Amino acid sequence: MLLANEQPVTAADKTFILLRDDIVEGRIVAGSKLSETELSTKYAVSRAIIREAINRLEACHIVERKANVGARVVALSQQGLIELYQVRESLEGMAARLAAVNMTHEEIDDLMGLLKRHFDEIKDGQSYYQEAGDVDFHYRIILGSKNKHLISMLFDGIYHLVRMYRVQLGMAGPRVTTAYDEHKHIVKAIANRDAELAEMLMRRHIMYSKNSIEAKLS
Amino acid sequence: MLLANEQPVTAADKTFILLRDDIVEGRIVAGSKLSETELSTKYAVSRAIIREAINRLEACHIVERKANVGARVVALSQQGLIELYQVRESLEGMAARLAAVNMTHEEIDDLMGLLKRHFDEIKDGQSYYQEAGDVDFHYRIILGSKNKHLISMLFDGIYHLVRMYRVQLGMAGPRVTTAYDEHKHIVKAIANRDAELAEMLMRRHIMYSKNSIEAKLS
DNA sequence: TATTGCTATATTGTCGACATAATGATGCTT
DNA sequence: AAGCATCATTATGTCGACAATATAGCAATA
Repeated sequence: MLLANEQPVTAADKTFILLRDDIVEGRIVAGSKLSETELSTKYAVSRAIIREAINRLEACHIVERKANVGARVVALSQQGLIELYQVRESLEGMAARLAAVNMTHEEIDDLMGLLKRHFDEIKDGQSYYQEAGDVDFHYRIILGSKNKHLISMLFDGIYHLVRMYRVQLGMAGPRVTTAYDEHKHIVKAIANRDAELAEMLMRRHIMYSKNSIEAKLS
Repeated sequence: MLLANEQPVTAADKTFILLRDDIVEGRIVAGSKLSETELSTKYAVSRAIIREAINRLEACHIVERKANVGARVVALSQQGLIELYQVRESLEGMAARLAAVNMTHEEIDDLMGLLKRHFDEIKDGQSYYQEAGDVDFHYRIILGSKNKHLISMLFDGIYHLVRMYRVQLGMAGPRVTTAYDEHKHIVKAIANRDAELAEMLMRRHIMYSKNSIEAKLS
């Protein structure tokens, strides 16, 4: 699935996305230094383009930069993952709360349809659910919040980092069936326009997910 | 009071801060277009510097940019304010929750001292409390969360926007004494290490603040 | 008169070169 | 031999110029 509706138009846009994906997918290792000149030859653009891309990556917290020294890809740590999920719990909880108020009936119906497709896939034993389906589910609810800041923070910022942890610490894996039930209850709360419950269930859902990942790391 | 410990070293840093403050304080009007050449003469730097500053402002959601067209200062709207406070409620609620767990005893003592000074100032009828004191109070709790993402999102992003709304829609004003009581209870919850209550109280506190501002706008 | 296509202009996007600060090596001093 | 100062090198920061794109104005046509 394609992230947000970001259609790169300028060279800086394209380079930003290329570089970001190379980092998130681990082709550029976490913690490594980003040399502007090196990258400019690698991606065949001028240093100015690379600088703009790096600046944007810094805003996403994917790289850290020190003045007159350079930029490094962030290092992954258990502490970092925990902090990330704390923010996710907070923001996505609020997203679910707002979605319960702001989603249209059609959007809710679509969400239910998505859930049903997931159910069928699970029955058939397909378990690529986690990566694509789970993300898709969360996306719709976040969009359903209709809150620009929330949407941007999660899509442009948090989610790429989450993905980076997922890919590089290698966590496809289970929690599929239980996650499905949690999703179902969240949708039900949203359909009932129960904002309070929707937020609570979403927060629990993300907490469980965090705990599951943490368990694997230990 | 000075925002975070940002000490600009490069020219782009300085220009970024200058430009940001000019926008936040309303010296550059909301919704207006930002011409790169114009700004580069105004701030006496090259266009590259201005471009970098604008890029950073875009990351803060203070300006919006369209490719090959240019950047505009965001427009202020009641809807925008509401969305901003929804995010604030979410993030600062989580910050209070984490602060209840992660703040040291010394930090909590300091926070109590700050609260006491505020109390004395209120008694003396000084009411610059709102601007400086309130911000300071919230800052300490956010820092107390010890969560890098949370801190960065609020300090580098949300707070400048909140300030922009405060300044430009002209809301110094009351809610001082009631806010003081709310602050007191939040600190008490943190001191008792009651994370759940701290979060709830902080969320209510921000909701009340939002309601108060909304009432003024109508 | 409204609309469409072209052109001129102004603004943004991109580039290569120069300025400046950090880093590591080299040699000197104690 | 260890530590410090100096210098060369390398990378980042900054700049002005050129290229590409959007916008406004004008003219021509239906």
